[in-house]
Amino acid sequence: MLKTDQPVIDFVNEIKDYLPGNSIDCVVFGFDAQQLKVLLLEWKDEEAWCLPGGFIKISESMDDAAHRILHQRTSLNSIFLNQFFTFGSTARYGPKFKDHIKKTQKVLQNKGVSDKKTLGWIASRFITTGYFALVDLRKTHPQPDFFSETCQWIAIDKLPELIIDHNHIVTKALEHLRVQLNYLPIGISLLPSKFTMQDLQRLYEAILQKPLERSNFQRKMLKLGIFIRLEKQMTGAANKAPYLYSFDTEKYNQLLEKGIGFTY
Amino acid sequence: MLKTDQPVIDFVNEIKDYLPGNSIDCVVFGFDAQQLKVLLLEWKDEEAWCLPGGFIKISESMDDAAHRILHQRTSLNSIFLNQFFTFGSTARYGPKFKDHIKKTQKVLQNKGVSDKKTLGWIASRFITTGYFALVDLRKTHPQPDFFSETCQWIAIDKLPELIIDHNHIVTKALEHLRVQLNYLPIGISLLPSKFTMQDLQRLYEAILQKPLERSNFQRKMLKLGIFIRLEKQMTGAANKAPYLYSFDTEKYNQLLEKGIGFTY
DNA sequence: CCAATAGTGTCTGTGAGACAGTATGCT
DNA sequence: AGCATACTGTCTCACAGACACTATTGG
Repeated sequence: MLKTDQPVIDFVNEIKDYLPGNSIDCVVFGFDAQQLKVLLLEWKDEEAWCLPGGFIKISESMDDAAHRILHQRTSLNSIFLNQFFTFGSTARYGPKFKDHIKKTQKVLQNKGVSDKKTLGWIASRFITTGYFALVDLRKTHPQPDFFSETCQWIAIDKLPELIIDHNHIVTKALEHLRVQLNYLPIGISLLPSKFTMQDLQRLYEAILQKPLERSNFQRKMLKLGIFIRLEKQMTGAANKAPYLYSFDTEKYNQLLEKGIGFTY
Repeated sequence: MLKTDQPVIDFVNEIKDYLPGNSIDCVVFGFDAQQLKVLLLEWKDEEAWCLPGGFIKISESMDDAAHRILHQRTSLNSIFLNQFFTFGSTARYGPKFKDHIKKTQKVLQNKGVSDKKTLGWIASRFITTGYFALVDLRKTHPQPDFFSETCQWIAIDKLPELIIDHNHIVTKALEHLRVQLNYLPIGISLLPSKFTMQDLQRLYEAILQKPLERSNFQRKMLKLGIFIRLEKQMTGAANKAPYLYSFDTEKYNQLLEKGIGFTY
């Protein structure tokens, strides 16, 4: 076993500290000027993509576990993170799951893990709870785990095929994001501190998957009274320069408590 | 062990067939003319109330488990039943939990169960997933399980103290019911097949916990076009008799797909 | 007749959506 | 000037909320 495999050694040693049969998968949303993106891990050697996830320590709450897991992948500490659904169907354990288990065991064995207990633990039935997070992707430093080669942001409309039911988990998270739109701090969480109304509109359009009318969007948003107008953003283009805005955090939070409550 | 304790024998024998550490608790809502009610179990001998719940078989999905558990308590087969949240905090395992475990073990021991494995299984950390159901309580036949004396409908504003975090689970379910009000078949599920507009209004008022304006409520509801007006209901009182209505199921379902989408 | 509740009509304010008109930055 | 984009104003329609008015039932 190589020195670089210390994380694997830790994982094997720690298995006894985790709840069996329960896992957490995180759908981390970010927004990059035009597109809604999700944080994914790409496996080493094997062709496989998955959501960042992990297990729950016996001494730890599920929420704490989710924060810990996400901190490991993004190095962010104060993350907007909410549970949205628990996936407990038996359909999770079809051929795709068996395939995934083989890959997992192969990776572990390549790293020198031959412990039957560990390999069996991994292969048992898991119920996984989905968490979704909203982050400013400019502030993240994606870190792969020891199963994966890379950890990267992938546009929501160009997702590869993911392991087991992870595509389904992303779909569910996105539905949740849409339904809860009026109660979530999407703007503050997903945008940089200064942004234009066009940026904000593109964010909403990316989430809702439909075009919005520019002038009405601007009027309705500004009417909420949660923005601070800053200097103009000179782009060098031959047109009027848009204003930059930032959020008035206090008013934003006040508003979120009762729900923004308007249509788009 | 008495013959009447067969369910206990089954339970002990079946423990190996259940997923360890995971349970399901159901918040079953019913509406009885004036009040929103929840189905609760009252324990034998011990002073304790709890939600109907159970465990997940290894070969069974969580949704199937929830339906099975609820069928056992209500004898209803086609139930509107949705998962709403998974409770995985460590705060669940405070003094109240320890107290509950003692009571559970006492009941089991009184029934002749001395098997250490069973008693330990019960006492381990559980993550529980909450399901909520909407039923017409006139059609149910509440059945206590072998821990409980009675299974009965309790008004939502007169809940007793429940075991562990079950009060919290009810609160969360109620929040969920309110938020999702426009997307749920509350009327069809909770009311008898024939009802007056006043019945429907009282149901909404019970859920939203606020009075609604009579004439506007009626106008908005009828405008949805999902009701069939039937004969008048002669009450014998000295006032105009209200019409009875039933739901036009097809139109109701069409409408629910896009959400009712109005304010109350 | 009256009392009580059911059902309908009307008015006002708000806001969404459509779109016209004005302002600005650069070539 | 001309073009492109940003911002503002105006119009219409729909609907929520308040409340007045009519209808019905039985004392």
